[in-house]
Amino acid sequence: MVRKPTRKTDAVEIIHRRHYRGRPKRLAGLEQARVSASVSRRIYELRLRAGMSQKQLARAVDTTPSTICRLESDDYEGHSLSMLRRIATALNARVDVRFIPQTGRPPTSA
Amino acid sequence: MVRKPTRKTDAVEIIHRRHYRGRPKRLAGLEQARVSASVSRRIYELRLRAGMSQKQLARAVDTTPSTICRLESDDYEGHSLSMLRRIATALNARVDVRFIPQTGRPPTSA
DNA sequence: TTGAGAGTTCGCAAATATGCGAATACATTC
DNA sequence: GAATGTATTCGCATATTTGCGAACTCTCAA
Repeated sequence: MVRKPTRKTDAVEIIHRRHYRGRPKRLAGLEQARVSASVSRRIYELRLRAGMSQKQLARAVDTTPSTICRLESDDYEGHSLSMLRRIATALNARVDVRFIPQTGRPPTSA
Repeated sequence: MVRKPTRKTDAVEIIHRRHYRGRPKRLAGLEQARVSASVSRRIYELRLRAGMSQKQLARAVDTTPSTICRLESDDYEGHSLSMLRRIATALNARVDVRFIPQTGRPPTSA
């Protein structure tokens, strides 16, 4: 995921300070990356929101840090729904998958 | 997917008539199954909405009808995002995956 | 400098999804 | 009944993801 910034809501801020305080390199890519959220990025954001390290999430999901890292890699496209569900469960969330028509009705608000 | 009903929008109606006209068994489970949409069901609905048979979709996705059938099976949980993307593309849509917090903010409207 | 924590990348074994044909069932039409 | 179109299930080969450790970078703190 090449370090990600936040600057979103206050909650995110707080958690971020917990892991990024005084770590310039990590605050680098900040502003960008809010657009076109890939699944990888969403996993990353969900994890940070929970204030967990890859290692912690790995334990919660019953896998290893390297696997979590792979799943958060921006160029990784091989996600399975079962893994997404495992992650969601560990982070007290649920996975929602939907097909959005390319043309026609406007995209879902939020 | 054990046959599914529709009775939703007019567009769906039209397409359904195309495949279900005079086929009682298929109109059986109708009313139900609108709730708790599984990924399998969403694939099924998307396909019907496009007015395609499993065979047709299989061709469009470059696979076989049996595979499509498996993906639409209600008890199938092994979906991959790559396959969902292939299906979405074939049906002129895109896949959106999101993690929804179990507690906290209300669910996304539509 | 040394040590610890977080993240990344590599390689390979193991688990799982896909690819695909064949056989089966059901409904419609002839 | 026979033929056609659609959907389902089974089995197996192939492809892909996950599981996992090792080695490496970078940052912060003694």
